[in-house]
Amino acid sequence: MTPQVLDLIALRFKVLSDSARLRILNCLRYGEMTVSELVEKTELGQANVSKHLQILHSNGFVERRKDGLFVYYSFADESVFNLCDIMCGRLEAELKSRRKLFAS
Amino acid sequence: MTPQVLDLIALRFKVLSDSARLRILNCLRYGEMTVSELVEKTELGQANVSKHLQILHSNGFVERRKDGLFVYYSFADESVFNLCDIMCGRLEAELKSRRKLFAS
DNA sequence: CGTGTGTATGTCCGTCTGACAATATAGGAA
DNA sequence: TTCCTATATTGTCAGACGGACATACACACG
Repeated sequence: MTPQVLDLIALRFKVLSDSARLRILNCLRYGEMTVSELVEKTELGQANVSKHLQILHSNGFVERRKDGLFVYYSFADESVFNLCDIMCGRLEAELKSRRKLFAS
Repeated sequence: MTPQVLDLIALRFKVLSDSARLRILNCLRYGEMTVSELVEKTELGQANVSKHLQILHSNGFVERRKDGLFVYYSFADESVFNLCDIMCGRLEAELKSRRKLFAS
């Protein structure tokens, strides 16, 4: 693990470290969506959704497909789910240990 | 996946989105270390190492063990390795696709 | 007690990031 | 062409983050 590789990994984690981007990814979980649909679902501004989508796209998390006026975004990789699942596991484990503290 | 849970996950990813913290975690990969040792290995300032360690500790990534003057830090959970491994897999896949682009 | 060492904390500053608004671009319809 | 819609881009501003430095705290030793 060279420092350069760690820098690249840190950049990838940074992409996932934003609540708005996770909400967008969560919306795409079950299929592709247009920007307008994402704006509606996430209740974010249109400009912000576009910006976050560009960040997600340039880092290989989502794919673009243009059809007329609309642009459809979809998942590029399933590994994001694994990452979130592990994080969820960590959260659950922490909640458990907190409950243990309260119980004792 | 409620927005609240996504916020918590984003916070966890944010902890891992810093190069210095990843370097610290990488140093702890094969056993516990004191703050001084981490300062030496990572070539970061002592105050910054302490600050990063506090962030890692308060988010459940590392554990503390005090022995006299020294404080030993170690991994709290192996799941961090899984997270980094998945990210590394993503990086490798991306490099492969780039090479394909150059080859075609 | 005082001194020295290891660790933690507080403060300042430069930098970066996200939200928002305005504007620009692209493409379909009249 | 002109108008309208969907998406992208830009500028600005406020807030957050990391690094450097100084300082405070904890503990061992004489």
